[in-house]
Amino acid sequence: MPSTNQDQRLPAGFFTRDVETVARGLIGTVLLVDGVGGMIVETEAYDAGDPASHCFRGPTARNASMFGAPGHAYVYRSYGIHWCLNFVCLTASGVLIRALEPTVGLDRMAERRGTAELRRLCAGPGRLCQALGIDDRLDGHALDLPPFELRPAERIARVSAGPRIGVSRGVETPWRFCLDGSRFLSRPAARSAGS
DNA sequence: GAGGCGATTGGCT
DNA sequence: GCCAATCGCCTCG
Repeated sequence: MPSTNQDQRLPAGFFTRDVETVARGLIGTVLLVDGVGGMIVETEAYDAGDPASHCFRGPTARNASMFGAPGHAYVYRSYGIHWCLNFVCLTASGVLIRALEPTVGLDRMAERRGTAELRRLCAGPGRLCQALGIDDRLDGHALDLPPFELRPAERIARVSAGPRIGVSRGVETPWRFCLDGSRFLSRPAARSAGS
């Protein structure tokens, strides 16, 4: 029988590599929360010593999860309104999940988002958290335990790199990664950078 | 303690 | 394209 990624998991140690490698490697991975979600098509890397990172100025109550073990979630409130999901990697580095291609539980996501417009269900860090029902209850939660479920990419993804969105410092660092040609990005990809 | 600014989004000019 | 919403954290006094 041909195998699918239906019951596979990310390899142990996936999150204990440099954060840029993890951010790029997450493109094509399937993320589900309580069985609802889709394929990751856009990520950004942030590391310690990175002026754009919440960790740049050291630990606070908000970013405590980022200083914990790799392979856990860091969920923070953005602009006092939205939630944003990160995957914690080594030494206070992490990957912001910016967009999914919705594949599983479309009805549930549409209900939470208040729209059925597929293209915008999960196109943006705040939107995907709303669609998947993610809030601070999942801050610090292990990514290999329910309600999280992560499945490896089925194919090698073509990925482009470009500057991160919405940052005022570290603006040159090309640590935003997008699935080439995806219609589900939060914004168009930077012009043909990376591979 | 006060004022300003976000790893954003949706609605309106 | 511009702007408000809304709150935790930073800077400055």
